Amino acid sequence: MAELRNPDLLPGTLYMMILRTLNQGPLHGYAIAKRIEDWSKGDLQIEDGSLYPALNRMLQKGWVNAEWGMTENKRRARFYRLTPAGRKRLEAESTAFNKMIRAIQLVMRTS
Amino acid sequence: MAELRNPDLLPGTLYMMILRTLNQGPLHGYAIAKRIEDWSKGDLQIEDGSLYPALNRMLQKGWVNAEWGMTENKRRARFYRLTPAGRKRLEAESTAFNKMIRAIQLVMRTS
DNA sequence: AACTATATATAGTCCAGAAAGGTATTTTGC
DNA sequence: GCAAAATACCTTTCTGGACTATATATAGTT
Repeated sequence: MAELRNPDLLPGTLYMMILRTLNQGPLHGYAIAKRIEDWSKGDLQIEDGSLYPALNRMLQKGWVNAEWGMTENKRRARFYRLTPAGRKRLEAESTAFNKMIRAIQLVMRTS
Repeated sequence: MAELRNPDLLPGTLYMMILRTLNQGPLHGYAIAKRIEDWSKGDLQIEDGSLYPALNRMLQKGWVNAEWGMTENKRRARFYRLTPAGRKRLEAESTAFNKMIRAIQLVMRTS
């Protein structure tokens, strides 16, 4: 029997969820991951080997910007903030996602 | 402004949808694609450069088997049929998918 | 002193999906 | 009769995203 790939995430949804968490206000990377895990009641695990590269790509795309600061616990951390382009992108991605899900559910439910 | 990637599919859902269409009975590749496009009211487009490689991977994984035959239109075509393993896989994938979607929606909807 | 949690980063790997090219036959339109 | 569209398949190549593994560092706890 072939091995089951077991992705933690549905590929293509990480940007959207990161953008979503940042829509509340700036966060550092670790907190983004925690928040997604938290909000999903632990069902979604964000590997840091997925998170940080994604954040860097998002910086390059101009969806977020970043500055170093301190957490409540007095640790240095990099805080990411949505740009206007990022906010637009969040809109676009969630609209597209919802449409996609509805289409998939049509396929899966059609008898 | 960075280019928008515009995927036809949500990555990771193609196997599941193919398996779903075959759950009704054997189909050839072209018909699988047509059926998915049809059921999704045209929202999902299956590129044949995605479809045929996917079908071959599914053959290797033992989820489907295939034999050559004739369509209603008297064209030669390769008909794919779900194996028991494929049926199990369909179950597993759709359960996991539904769970994943619920988790993502929690993240996207949480205020 | 050791361990856990917090915090970031990168190098390397793997795989699915898309793009782009090709073959061949049947039906439809002019 | 001929061109075009639709039907049907296949393969090679590219790319990007997610995962693994590894590394660094500090704060707080035991």
